[in-house]
Amino acid sequence: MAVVNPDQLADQLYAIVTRMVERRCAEQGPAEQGPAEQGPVEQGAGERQQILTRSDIRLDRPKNRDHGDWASNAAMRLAKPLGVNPRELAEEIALEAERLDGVASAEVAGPGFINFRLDAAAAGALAKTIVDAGDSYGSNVSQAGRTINLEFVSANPTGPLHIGHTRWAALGDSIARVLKASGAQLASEYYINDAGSQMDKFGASILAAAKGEPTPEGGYPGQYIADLATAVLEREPGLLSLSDEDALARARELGYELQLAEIRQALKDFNVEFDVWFSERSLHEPDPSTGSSLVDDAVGRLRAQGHVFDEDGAVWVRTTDFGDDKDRVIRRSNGVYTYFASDAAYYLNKTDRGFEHKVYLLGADHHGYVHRLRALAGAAGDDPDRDIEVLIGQLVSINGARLSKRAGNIIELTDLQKWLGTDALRYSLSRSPADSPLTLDPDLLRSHSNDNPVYYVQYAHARTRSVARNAEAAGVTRSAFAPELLTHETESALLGALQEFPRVVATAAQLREPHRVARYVEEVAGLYHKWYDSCRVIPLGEEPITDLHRTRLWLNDATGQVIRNGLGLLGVSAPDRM
RNA sequence: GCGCCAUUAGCUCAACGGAUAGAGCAUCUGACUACGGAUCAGAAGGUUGGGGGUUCGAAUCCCUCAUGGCGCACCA
Repeated sequence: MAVVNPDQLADQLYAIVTRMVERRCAEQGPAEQGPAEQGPVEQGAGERQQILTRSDIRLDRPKNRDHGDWASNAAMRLAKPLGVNPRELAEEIALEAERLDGVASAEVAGPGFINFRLDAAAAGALAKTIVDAGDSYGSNVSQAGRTINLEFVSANPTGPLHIGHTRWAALGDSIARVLKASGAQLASEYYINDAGSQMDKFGASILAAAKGEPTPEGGYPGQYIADLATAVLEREPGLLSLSDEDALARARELGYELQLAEIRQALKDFNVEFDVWFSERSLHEPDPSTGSSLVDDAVGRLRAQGHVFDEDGAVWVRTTDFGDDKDRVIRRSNGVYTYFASDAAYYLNKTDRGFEHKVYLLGADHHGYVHRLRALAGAAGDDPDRDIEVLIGQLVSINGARLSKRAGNIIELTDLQKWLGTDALRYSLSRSPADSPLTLDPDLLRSHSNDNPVYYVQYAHARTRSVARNAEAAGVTRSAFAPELLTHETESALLGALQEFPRVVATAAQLREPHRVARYVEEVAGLYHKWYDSCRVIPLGEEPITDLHRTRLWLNDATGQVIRNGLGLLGVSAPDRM
């Protein structure tokens, strides 16, 4: 069977290396016995095989095409434990690897890299594989068996989503997509902070606006409050004739309803879908049969684990046991639970619903909360290093100025969408890792220009569709497939990149870095444009249609499929025409 | 004061410890009577914030300093 992908090649390479290690150990066995007694290089028969495991054999696609289709650093990794020259070892491995079916060449370069080239037929077979796999190409099983709860955005329903939330929305949604594509059993959740004093301030702000009074102390400023007040009055014309208490409650509840609906719509328009919308209030509602709420239960469970103590009339969690700076109050001396209590209950609830792994995506302005969340996992008896993961996203700035909801200079998600369009906005926000600060250029945002690489990628996709349309009209079909004809350097480069896609998705899922997908589709788009420039799918003039044209159509369609699948993971559309 | 994150080309950003640090934009030079020129070919642009260390190999890991962002509640 021919070697056609890196995993198969790595398998073969591992077999070769294993044989080689055994042979060397057998040859040098007697000599090794002596020094082995003295030093840490001591290696028993069992340990010998541990010098290198299958997972150590990784094939990388070299940045420089001159270095072949795939490169292995196995010889360099192996040289030291074996005590041999890396280049010699590489030569030895290369000699055997070159005989593998599908491998055109294996050359040693630099300090001991082994550079492989696949023969055209083996490499080209991929085009058909991709077309046959269709939308599922790129899916993998690297996260199979994992149950993951991914919580993100979770903005208070007391105002519109701003640019910061927009970044978490784009990132979180794409992380969810790559994890699902990698086989994880995942639920994405939005935690609605609909309990607590912020909601009261929100209601008071709306009520004040409805009365034409100024924003109360500590309340929410902004035009949107006035707009909400107008909408609330429409729904409840008699609001102002209610008692103060009733009016406040009514303003709060109607405002909440309207604001949450707006948030949900904005996210939906942004192609961000949540599997679960979880209300904080539900954690406080007492169970009719027992009379205790999930929060009550949670505090009890933490206490049972031995990490809860009482002091100054309040109830505390000893989070310092888990790396926090100070212990945290979970129930105040006045008997009211803190926000931390809700979080504890929510965390335990996620576990109870079957999620082993809890992932939080928080803004940098909440990073002080990380220790507390991890402590929560520890106090609940979970492993803070395994069961909980907090991803911190750095804030987005525009024009050097940070945007704060409190300061009132809100840039809303919906405004951004109008300026840039969903595709360009999602793409710009998904192109960088979460922990790197991002600055958006307002002129660029407003210009609708082609500067955004998303257009480059989308254009490449549209071009694959255009070529397919023209091919059909010209009578070029996929009726034949002769991959050995795909010998042009741009074809082997393009095929090499297309081969990478499943690994890119798996890596993006594993590292929670969907920007890798964005960078990847840009690369594919670039390689496609180069290929298009030098290889024709449709014959010129009177030239006859050959199997080369037909086979190139497969490659064209495979490329379109990969770009489409990649953009799909980013929540960006892949238009047929632009 | 303590902690988290960052610092890479003029700008916005890449680079799971690997080879000559890469893209886009901006600048300069070229390519269409051919499948969409929203493209392609090429040039120029760097002491990866400074200084130590680890190793076959460091933008990447460790220490330290500088600068910037963020955070350190019986708020949410």
